[in-house]
Formats: sequence, C-alpha cells, structure tokens
Amino acid sequence: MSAPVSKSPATLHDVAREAGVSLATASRSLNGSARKVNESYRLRVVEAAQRLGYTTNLFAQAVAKGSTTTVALIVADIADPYFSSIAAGVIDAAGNENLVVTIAVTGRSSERELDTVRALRGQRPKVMILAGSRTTGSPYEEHLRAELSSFEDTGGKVAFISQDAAPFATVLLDNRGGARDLAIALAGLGYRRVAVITGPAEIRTAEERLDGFRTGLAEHGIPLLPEQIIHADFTREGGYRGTQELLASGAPVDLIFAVNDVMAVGVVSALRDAGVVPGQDIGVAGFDDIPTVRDITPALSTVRIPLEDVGRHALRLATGTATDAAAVQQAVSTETIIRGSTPPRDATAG
Amino acid sequence: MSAPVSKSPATLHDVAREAGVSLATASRSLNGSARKVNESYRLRVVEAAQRLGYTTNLFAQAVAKGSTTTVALIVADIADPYFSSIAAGVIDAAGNENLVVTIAVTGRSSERELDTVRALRGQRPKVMILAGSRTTGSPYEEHLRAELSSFEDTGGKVAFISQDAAPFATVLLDNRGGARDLAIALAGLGYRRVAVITGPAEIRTAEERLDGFRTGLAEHGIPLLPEQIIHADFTREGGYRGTQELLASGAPVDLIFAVNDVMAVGVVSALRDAGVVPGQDIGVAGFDDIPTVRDITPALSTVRIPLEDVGRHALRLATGTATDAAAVQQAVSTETIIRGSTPPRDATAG
DNA sequence: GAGGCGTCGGTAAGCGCTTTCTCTGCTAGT
DNA sequence: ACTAGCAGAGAAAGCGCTTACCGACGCCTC
Repeated sequence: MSAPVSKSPATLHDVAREAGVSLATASRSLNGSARKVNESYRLRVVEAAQRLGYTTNLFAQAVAKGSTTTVALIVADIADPYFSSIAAGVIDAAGNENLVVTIAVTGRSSERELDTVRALRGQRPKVMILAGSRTTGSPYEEHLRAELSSFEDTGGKVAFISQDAAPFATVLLDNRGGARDLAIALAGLGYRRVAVITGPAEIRTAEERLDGFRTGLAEHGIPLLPEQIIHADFTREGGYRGTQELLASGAPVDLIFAVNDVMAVGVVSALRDAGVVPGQDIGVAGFDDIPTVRDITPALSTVRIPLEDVGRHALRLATGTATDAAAVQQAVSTETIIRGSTPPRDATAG
Repeated sequence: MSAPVSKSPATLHDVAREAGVSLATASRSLNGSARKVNESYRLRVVEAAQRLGYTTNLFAQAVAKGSTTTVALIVADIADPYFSSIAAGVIDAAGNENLVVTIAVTGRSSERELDTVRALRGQRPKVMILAGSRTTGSPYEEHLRAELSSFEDTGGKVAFISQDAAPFATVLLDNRGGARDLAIALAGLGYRRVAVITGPAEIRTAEERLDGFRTGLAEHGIPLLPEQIIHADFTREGGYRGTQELLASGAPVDLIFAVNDVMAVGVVSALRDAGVVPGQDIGVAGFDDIPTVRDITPALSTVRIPLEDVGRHALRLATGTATDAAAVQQAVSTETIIRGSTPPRDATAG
C-alpha cells in the first residue's frame, strides 16, 4: 500500500537486498528458471518484490537473454476496420503467449513500409507481421525482402498476410477464389452488366480479386471489358470517386463490385448522392466483410474473411504454435455473403 | 547488398571493429551524442554499419540510457472504431517524436486493465495512455491509481482520455456539454418523447452523457423519466437489445439517443428489424461521430469528437510537447452534427 | 564411513549499449 | 620556446538482468 517514493523503479538488486538473498536467487525466484529455489527463499523474494513494487525490466531481461517478447505488427492504417480487426486477432493471440504487440503504420506507402521495417528491427522483435497487401513492381519490394531475409537470418520470424511471399510464412487469403465465388453467386442472381471498382493496379490484392471476379463472370459467359473497370484509391473516397466516374461515363450497369468493403461503402454513398438507389437500381458488392457493412443500408453483399482469425493465424504461424507446426503457409477460406445490396435481378435484364 | 549471414545481428562492437575505431566512437557516430566526432571517422563508421546491416538494439540502448522510447496505449477494444481512431492519432503523433507505440487491450474489464498496466510497467514506457472510460465504484480503480502514481514516481508519465483523472494529465472530453447541446438541437427539431439507451451505470462516460442530455432536455422543459432510460452494454449488441427492450415496453417514443455511436448503430438495426423506419418513425442520435455513422442509413446525428486529435493531444500532453507545455488537462470541444436520422419533427407530436 | 552425486546459494561474467574519465596531440597565448 | 587549454579518441565502468560455474551440504551406495 505504501508507495515507495524512490526516483527510479526498484531493481532486482533492491529486491535481493530487501529479501537478504543473492541476485541470482532473486532472479530465479521471480522470473521463471529451470533451477529450483527453496520455497522459503522464493517466498521471501516474492514478498520483497511486492513490498517494493518491483516489476521486471523487460528490456534488461531481453538484453540479458538475447531474445525479446515483442511482436511487431505493420499495417497500412490502424483506423481502417480491416486492419484493426486483424490487429485485434494478433493482440489476442499474442496475449496467450505473453507477447507484447507494437503497431506501426505505413499509410500504404511502400517506402514507409521499408523504413518502418528497418526501424522496427531495432526492437529485435521475435516476430514481424506485415498485414498490408503486397505490391508489384515497387522498387522497394526487393529491398524489403532483403531486409526481412536478413532479419530472419539473425533469428527473427516474419509472417505476411495476404499474398504468398515465399520464403516467408504467409496467411493466404483466397482473394481469387472468394471473388470468383462471389461473381458466380451474383451472376446466379441475374446480374449481367457489371462494373468493377478496383484499387491501384500495383496492389496485388486488388488485382487478384479483380481477376477472380472476372473468372467467375466468365463461367457464366459474362464479359468484363476494360471500360467496365475503374481504378481508384483503396479507400472509401476511392470508391466514392470511382463511382462518380462510372456514372458519368453513362455505361449501363446493374452491379458494381468494389474490391474491398471500405470502397464499397464509398460506392453506396456515391450512388445515393447521385440519386441512384443502391441495391434496387444498381447492386453493390464488396469484399472483406468488415463489421460496418451489415449496418449500412442496404446491407452489403461481400466475401467474408475471418479477419480476427487471420491475425491469430499469422501470429501462430510465426511463433510456430500453429496447429500444423511446420506449416509455412496457412490458407483461410472465404465465404460468400449475400445481403440486401444485391437482390435477385430479373434475368431478362441486359 | 550482400546479406551478412551471421546467426545473430551485428552489434556495435562488430561495427567498431569493421571501421577500425573504438566502441565509443562508433556509438557516438551512430546514435546522436553531444560529443563531436571527426567527420572522416564518422563516415567510416556509418559505412561499416551499412555494410554489416547494423541497426541499434533499442533495448540495449534503453537499458544503458535508463530511458526508453516506448509509449503504451491501453484501449478496451482495438477493433472498435472509437479506439482505433484514437490509436491512429496516438501513433501519428508518436511517429513525430520517434516513439514506438505498443497497444494493449483490456476488453473493458477493470481487472484486466489493472493487470495490463502492471505488465506494461515492465516495459518502462515513457508514457502510458489510458483511453478507456473511467468507472465509478470499481475496487480496481483505486489500485489502478496507486499503480499509476508509483509509475509516475519512478519517472513515467500518464495520460488519460475522457474523465478528469487528477492528478494525472487528461484529455477531457466534454461529454456533458456535447450531450446537452445535442439535446437542445434535437428539442429544437421538435422531438419530445425521448428515450435514452445508455451503458452500464458505472461507466462514467455513459453517465455523463446521459446527464448532459437530460440537462439539455430540461432546458426545453422535456422530462426524462427513469422508465425512459435503458441500461445496456456499451456495444452494438447492447444498443440492439436495449432497443428491443424499449420497443417491447410499448412506451411512445419519437427519439432514441444512444450514448455512443456504436450503440446507436445497434439501435438503427434493431428498429429496422422490428419494422420501424429509423429517422422517419423514430429519430436516432449517437455520440462520437465514428466514421461509420455517416455511411449508414439514415446517416446518424451525433456529437463529433475529433478522435484522432484526441489521440494526438493525449500523447503531446504526456510528452510535454503540447502547445501549452505546462497543461495537465486539455479539453477538446465537441460539435453537434445533425444528419438524416433526426429529421425535423412536427412539433405537435406528443 | 569414505567417495560419488545431486541440490541449490552465491559469485561473477556476460548481453549490447552509453557515458565518464583518462590521455594524447594540437593550437594558441605570452 | 614553453605551458595552458582544448578537442577528441579510447578505455572502462556501468545499466538491470541472466546464467554458467563454483562450492557447501546432505544423501546414497558399497
């Protein structure tokens, strides 16, 4: 109860002195060790620690042990529900293994991603989890891999989320398959004149989803022409503006697929602002199943990714606590969710 | 370019040897120091470091310096947009000061909050930011304060977000004033039969908002009777169930105020599921202005809190980089936002 | 009953850094 | 020309912790 009003935290040394034992004994009693300590000693130490309000200095411990309990998570934008859900999963799983999670944000810039990785290496984390989509053709991508390889060479573990990033462990999202299934389901509902609002061409997640969607449509003989594809930012604003662009083009459309939910939310908003009733006039579908989309009107059809699980998987994969310990990849399956934004369409349309 | 394939990261020692200088010189050249180093030496060191892929071991540095560059942020649920927006602000501001943010989650349990604080002390963070609402009457609250006081006694800084938590620095949210203004605005729109769905009674944020709302109504002579107040979880589900309960009671209502947006989203959903048209039949308002609420239908009236700014303020307050350096409190102002969920009501109602 | 062995405290040598202090080699002042 | 003074490199003592290693002690075995 009495606050020890020293000017710096109690050290193990203080505890040892207070308990009248050696430093080694104190260390062994407080911070798990293979060696046994006489119960009466242990008790004395624990009580002394209690009394002094001692908490192990994790940094010093890390230095001495040469290994840390830190997990570094790198996301594009923590306020984006996609990433915050993943983060929740990572943090949850980390808690189970007594790991501390530090989060860094890249703002979707490959350059900052690289800088971030470099900076985070200074923390000597046990694991680094990269949650953002991979990009193609970025000059930084190669440096990033080099940096990460060197990180693994020096004892770290890396896990990616989304695209296969061999030789690194990856939680694979079935972007292609999910989008394909969605396309098939939507075609089955009668949609024929389809437009896609996708992200920047170098974002692989966007490309894969677009590609899968195209494949699914093709199975129903529905073409997807270049002019029906609009590239925009991977954000709500991107979806909004892409939709404006689409509407302005005057192309006849009965369905807009946005490659992620955040964009789809922008689509719905843009449609409504343009006096088009989403769902009724034009169907809208997204991808990810972020929590928001069941609450907007109409509720969005989408492809469900169990985001929190993805985060958990990523951590387990990296720490080797995955069910299949040797696995270096783990695919999570997706599920098509049809909601009000894509009601059945009269098949005679188009 | 050539990856150093040692089994553990290069140390400063390695760099010094490679550059042919002493450890001290290497340290001084790489990690800022008051002392000057001959430019030619500095260059040699920097190049050697480059060649070896050296990055400072931040932990070791922290141990040696006796101070860290870590900020610990404690939130109830990182997947909740309220907290993830705040987190984004904290991370942003931290980046500017070269601080690393680690995030821990309490799941709204006071007990876990206390445990978390204890555990995080092991990281000897420079700053701890507690973002969750304070509670009243929790036996843990007192222990928490003791723990935090002792943390400050040993050189740490603490910042709270929401309620005044003297003697700790606090970013004050004007819950009462914001709710009052909202009530006045809504009364002005003609709402008269009001129900409130609030959180558990011990959550101070919920109580303050309820109280402020009541005050605002009173100014228009509108009463708020106990049976018009429903307590529920501070989550979307809580809002949903609270609304069901309200509807089941058969009380005549033209407006539901949920004390936060997440709950309000649940309210809207519950209304719709019950065949009531939100906005048209019953107005709905929330509090926080999380990004989601402008995208749901109808867009929610709410009280805007600049959440990212709140995060930034909290960090600056704690690090002493706030505009007013000596400040220990910073109030952020709120703004009433009226959207489609509360259209003007015929004043003859009720 | 002596040697072997297993326990378990304590001593001290690190871990990778920073920082004080020492010491050398200058420049500059008289 | 000689010393005071200063700059700046390097040696070494930490920071708070872990963990070989050492040695005292008690127990078992033959």
